[in-house]
Amino acid sequence: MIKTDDMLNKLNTYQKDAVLDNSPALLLNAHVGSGKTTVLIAKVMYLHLVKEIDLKDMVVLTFTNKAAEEIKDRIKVENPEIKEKDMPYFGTFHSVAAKLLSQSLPIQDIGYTKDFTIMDQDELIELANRLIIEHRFTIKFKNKLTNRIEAIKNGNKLYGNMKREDDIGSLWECMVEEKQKQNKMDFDDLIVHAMTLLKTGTFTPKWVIIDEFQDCDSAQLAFMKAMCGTGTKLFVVGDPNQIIYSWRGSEKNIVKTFKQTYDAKEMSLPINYRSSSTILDAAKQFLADSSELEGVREEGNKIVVKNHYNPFNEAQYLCDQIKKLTSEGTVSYKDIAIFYRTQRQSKTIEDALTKENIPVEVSIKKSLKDIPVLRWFVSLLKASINSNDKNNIITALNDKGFGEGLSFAKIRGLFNNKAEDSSVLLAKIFGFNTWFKDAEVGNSLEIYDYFELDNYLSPTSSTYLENKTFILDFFDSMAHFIEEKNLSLTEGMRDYLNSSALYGIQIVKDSIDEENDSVKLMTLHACKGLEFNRVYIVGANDGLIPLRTASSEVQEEEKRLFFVGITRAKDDLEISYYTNPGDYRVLEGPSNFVYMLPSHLVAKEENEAQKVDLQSIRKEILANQSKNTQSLDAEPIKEVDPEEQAKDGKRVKHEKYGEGIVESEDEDSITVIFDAYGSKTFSKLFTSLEYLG
DNA sequence: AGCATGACGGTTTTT
DNA sequence: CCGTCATGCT
Repeated sequence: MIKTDDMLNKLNTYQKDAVLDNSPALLLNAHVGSGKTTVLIAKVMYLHLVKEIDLKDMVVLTFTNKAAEEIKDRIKVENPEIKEKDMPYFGTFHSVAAKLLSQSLPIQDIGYTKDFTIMDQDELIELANRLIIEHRFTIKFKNKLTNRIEAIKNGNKLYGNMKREDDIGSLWECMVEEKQKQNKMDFDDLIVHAMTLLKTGTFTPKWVIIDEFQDCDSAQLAFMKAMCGTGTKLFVVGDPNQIIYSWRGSEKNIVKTFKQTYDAKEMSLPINYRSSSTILDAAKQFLADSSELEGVREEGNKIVVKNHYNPFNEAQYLCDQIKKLTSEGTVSYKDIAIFYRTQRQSKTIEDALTKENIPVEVSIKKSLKDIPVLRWFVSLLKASINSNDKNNIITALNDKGFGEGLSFAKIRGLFNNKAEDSSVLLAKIFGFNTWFKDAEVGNSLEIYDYFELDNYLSPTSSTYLENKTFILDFFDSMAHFIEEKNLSLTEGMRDYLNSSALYGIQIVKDSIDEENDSVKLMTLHACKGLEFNRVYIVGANDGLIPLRTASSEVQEEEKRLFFVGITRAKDDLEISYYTNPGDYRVLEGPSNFVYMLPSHLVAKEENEAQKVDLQSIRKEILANQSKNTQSLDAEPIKEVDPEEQAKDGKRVKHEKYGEGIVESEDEDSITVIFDAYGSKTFSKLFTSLEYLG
């Protein structure tokens, strides 16, 4: 018990109260940086050690594999006697649903067998396209098929400006039927089917614990409800201020619904240990209700707000800044993170940092379809272990780059057993299970030989070695997986193929390693859950932060997204915007969000060198070198009519631009025509103008 | 068939 | 703001 006491003593009173609480349903509002994961783990350990609840009677649900792994790893560190197999129901919603379906639920009742396989988004679309051809369905907006299938799941047959229905309804019916026939489930099916079967009450854990509860959708809530028996207790943790995925379908009023349905007790973790009070106070401006959030840290440095001419200039500035900071020895690369709103903004920054030899990691999601050979090979394996999987059989045979590259007509002939059509590869697919059982395969490399893969990877092609390496790495990764889970090769391979749909194949490195000493680049969405000493948020222009969106509800979400970004910073935060974004969707100058930062927390740094567009100068020099063309004229100085000067505006003086008159002025900005320079617009927040009598 | 018009999505991403 | 698509008119 000493261990538990030690653990509890490290907690503050709010955290301890949440751990010790024994209500049937508890909703914990875990504010940003308040030690949410620590409390969740302490709760599990407390229930396990003090309340003597078996870990197998706990279901711990997360949204991402990363979060699930972190929880399990930290529990294993807390108590090294606990092994992976002791926590069978700790995982993502989807992986726990999949496990229940394949192990404990009466899956035959819904026309599946327990060795079903999981299909990812790409496979689902592939199936749809195939059925459209086969049944000659008419589908409008076919280039937006993914969106349309997403819509039909919610019963929406119309899309865009359609007035009349097409065959999308029949297509969907066909797909549902086909999925069952092929013994395959998509990600949504896992939750829905598990929920349906859980209602029979075959599985009722003592505790259900949910992380990031604010991101739950109604299907996930129903899944949770379905596994609740009479004695089941609920502990859900979330932060309503960090709802940034509602566009993905998370239920808006999920917290309210939960409170009402279960008459839940509500508690809070209000204390933020992460950020300086300056950063936290600034972040609070973006919350609808910040009354509970409390900081404990010192004031710290002011937030720097800077302007740059365009993204290219900004990238150069970031390079200089990072080099300066790291050369002093007090800051290392891994302390620094750069956040942006859209993926397409990453390229400019990544290129600039790479050119200056600054180590950098960019968080970009890669999937199987980025590596054609694996896409083909996984189809081949899936078809081989599940001979009902007609779809993957077709994919494996039809692929243009690998395999036999058969036409649809020929494949149709094969299925109809036409004598003149034959395929060695199809024979291998159908023969796989028998061979696999009889051959007592000890090494996954034997699979390579069985398929005589060398024949299908075109050994003469320039990418042959690369492709072969991908497949060998795949086998390596699979062998590692099977060994870790202590499974037989037959069982292990099916599990691996299913989990690769769930986890993304391990050898496709899709996440960044926080421990590596490199500067981290990511979107504001991807930064959730992380923290850095020094954070740069770039592109705080209207059209990016916030993104230009119609409804005010979405605007609120943009604020929360900015809040999430700001609160990642522990000590230093710098926010920048472009004066010449060079993108029609992005307005010049700081966005509203920049004006929302209280001026006493901000150190404005107006960058005067911003008049120079580095990128065009560089282009110009290059052009001159090669073609010796004439350089562009400088921007012409706007002439000022002396008549107007007398009538209009006040006369002002700027420390750099000299004297001029105010041309126009609104809430946010002021435009001055300077005698020597011409017209220039300033943001009021950052400009000091001296008014002359 | 061919053209004009109007409407809408775009962006974020996990399993 | 611009490209794409459905739709309706000639």
